[in-house]
Amino acid sequence: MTEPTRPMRRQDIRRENEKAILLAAEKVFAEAGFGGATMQLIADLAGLPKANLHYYFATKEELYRSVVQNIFEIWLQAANCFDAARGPVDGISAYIDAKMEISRRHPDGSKVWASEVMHGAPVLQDYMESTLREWTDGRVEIIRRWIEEGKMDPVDPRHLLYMLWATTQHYADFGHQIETLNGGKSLSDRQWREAKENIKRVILTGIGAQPA
Amino acid sequence: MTEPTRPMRRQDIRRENEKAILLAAEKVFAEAGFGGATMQLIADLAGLPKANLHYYFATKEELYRSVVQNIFEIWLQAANCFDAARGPVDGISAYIDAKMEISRRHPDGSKVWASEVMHGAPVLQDYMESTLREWTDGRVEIIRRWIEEGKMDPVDPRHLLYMLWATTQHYADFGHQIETLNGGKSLSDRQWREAKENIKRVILTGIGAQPA
DNA sequence: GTCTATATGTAGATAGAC
DNA sequence: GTCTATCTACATATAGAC
Repeated sequence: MTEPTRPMRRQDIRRENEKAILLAAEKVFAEAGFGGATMQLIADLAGLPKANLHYYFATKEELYRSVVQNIFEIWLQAANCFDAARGPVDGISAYIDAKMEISRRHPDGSKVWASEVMHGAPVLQDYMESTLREWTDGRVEIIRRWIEEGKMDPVDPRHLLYMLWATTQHYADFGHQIETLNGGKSLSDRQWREAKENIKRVILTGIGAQPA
Repeated sequence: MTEPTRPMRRQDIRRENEKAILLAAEKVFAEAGFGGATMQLIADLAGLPKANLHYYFATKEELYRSVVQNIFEIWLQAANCFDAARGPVDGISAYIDAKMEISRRHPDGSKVWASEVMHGAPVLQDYMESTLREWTDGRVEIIRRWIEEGKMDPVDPRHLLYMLWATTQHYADFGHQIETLNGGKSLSDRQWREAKENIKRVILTGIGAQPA
């Protein structure tokens, strides 16, 4: 005998279904790319008839756009730790931690984002030219100030940011390669920690920002 | 009046056409992904009727496989500079130079390779488990020796390799993002040089392998 | 070895009963 | 809001004349 639960309101149904669809879509887009993904696959994974996808997201492209925007938001949020910091050691450490956490917890989203950029950002070009550019310019300014204050060596801020993005994203985007070289096993807690510490150590030492 | 040229032999025709097809395919696969690429697009870019593609490469998958293998070969060749080196400064510098040159000269190939790995290496899994693993193990051994000989700090060799791959590949795979942040212009000679020098400096300093 | 025409499958998207 | 049946377009791949 199941206790009768309060019937879901339309809003609830919509929210739950959209969430399930977005989650499934992220996985399928990550594994197959935009062109290789099919609405049928996504529907099956979400446990819904294919026609329902079109009820919630009119077109495949609209669904894809939602997935990409979601991960982009997460990506930007990782910036907060960067801003509050008083120096490169705090700021860059926290940023690497945050980005590595994203690589670990949202590997599919990271791959979709990487794929979007690799193919010329067909749907997020406007974001890149506005939000991302502003974010980047702000961080460049912060790094420049740190250099002026003698808190780190005079390293080109942009190339340093690219380095941070590259090294952290790599663990998501090339996760399969890393797993294969790890004997086919995914990285353990310990190995993730080592990866993070390694990146921090090499980069912080490399820019002359030694931990106190 | 055109001078009558010696008629091409069958072999020549085959070689030329295959080359044109592979070049076009690399570009289309890079831009659209495997699923998004169409034989029609590749044929148009190669300047051949679509049916001819199937004459040279029976299936889309076979054509794709050839493209991926090509770039993988180039990728592996960059390893040579690494081996001959007497220490981390020489070896890692040369490797970064070689990989950055690949990112610059073969951005499409790099993207195809990245895409292949991101999607779980459906066609190159066997290579990754044999050739790539052996290559990696060999390089890990070299780095370990350098550490023992006191030529660099005790950094985890695997994570160091990932860092080298990530930072150099990034300039190809995320080239569009970098261009957008560069005001929509592709990097100049000078900027490429700066990028290379920056990576070398941060990493070599970071692992305690200072140039003499 | 080349190329037009076409066979065959499957994708995205929709109609319309429930 | 759900789901079956179906439309339409286009992709891969091939047949067969040249």
